[in-house]
Amino acid sequence: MTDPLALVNALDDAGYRLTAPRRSVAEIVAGRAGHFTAAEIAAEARARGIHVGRATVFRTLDALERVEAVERIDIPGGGHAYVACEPAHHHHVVCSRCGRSVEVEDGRLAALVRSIGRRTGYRIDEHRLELYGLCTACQAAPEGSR
Amino acid sequence: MTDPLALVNALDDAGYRLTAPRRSVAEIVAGRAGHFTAAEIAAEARARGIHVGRATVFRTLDALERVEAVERIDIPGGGHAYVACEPAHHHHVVCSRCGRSVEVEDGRLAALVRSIGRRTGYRIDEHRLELYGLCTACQAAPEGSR
DNA sequence: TGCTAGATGATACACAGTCTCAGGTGGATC
DNA sequence: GATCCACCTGAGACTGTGTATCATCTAGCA
Ligand SMILES: [Zn+2]
Ligand SMILES: [Zn+2]
Ligand SMILES: [Zn+2]
Ligand SMILES: [Zn+2]
Repeated sequence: MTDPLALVNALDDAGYRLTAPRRSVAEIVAGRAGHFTAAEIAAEARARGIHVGRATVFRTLDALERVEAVERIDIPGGGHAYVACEPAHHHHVVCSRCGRSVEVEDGRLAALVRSIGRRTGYRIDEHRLELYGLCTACQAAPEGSR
Repeated sequence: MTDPLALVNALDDAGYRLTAPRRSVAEIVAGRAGHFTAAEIAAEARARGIHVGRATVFRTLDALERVEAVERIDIPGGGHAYVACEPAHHHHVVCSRCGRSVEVEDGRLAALVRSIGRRTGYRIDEHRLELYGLCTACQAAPEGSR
């Protein structure tokens, strides 16, 4: 749950035009607690009776990512999802049942990455760490329930 | 560059049948230095005049992954690739120019992951760390060259 | 109130990956 | 070696994600 305005402003500040479709996508994105896929956003828009082209959803999520208001992560199994989140570099712990995600700071990982670079001789430009498991709520919930 | 026999044996040990298509895929996979995609394997088979259905390439890579002879990684930008590698849990440093990859041990990361689990309350079941950069050879090579 | 670069949606497209199903084959058994 | 069947295969259809194209529209500025 984020402030829709924060997303819209981020786009504005970066020089993107504030159009109706972008506002709609921003609002839907802001209303999401965990991660979400492009398809989910498109579906919710449709369900709410808002008409936004599929391509525009992708383009807007792209823009939001470039503005660092949203981050794209890889789902185990092969898909992709987005999470609304803070601009500083960090990583996510994603609940594999309900999708709720928490951000974790990079801190000690940065040091680890540097040391790997030193050891392997690679100049490491990019790294991605993603953690999957069960959030506290889902651990407490009975096995089969959804 | 791996021993094709190691891959074939891994399948055999796990109870998979040793068929001609599987041997072919194993051989092509074994001949690869860095990472590779399913499409690349299919293309190389075709180029060599070996007939292997596209579906079978996917199925065999799947089997090889299940047997832990190969690992599937996420490429920045959205695709997927595989790397032939050791069965123990570890991660990869992948050269974003030439694709050559090096394995790095999990070691200190495991501890970091545990501490993240403790801090967030999540029961972390799975984690993926992928590192991208330039290998020593590609750092040395002139800027635009391939 | 124009004007125009930038944005939109429809549609077509490219591509990865999965599924189905009729036919083929490894390898165990005799 | 011949038999047999569970497992495997290739062809091709299908699904889903993401991108490209292009005629049309519009935000934001003068
Ligand atoms: Zn984030
Ligand atoms: Zn959960
Ligand atoms: Zn590996
Ligand atoms: Zn390289």
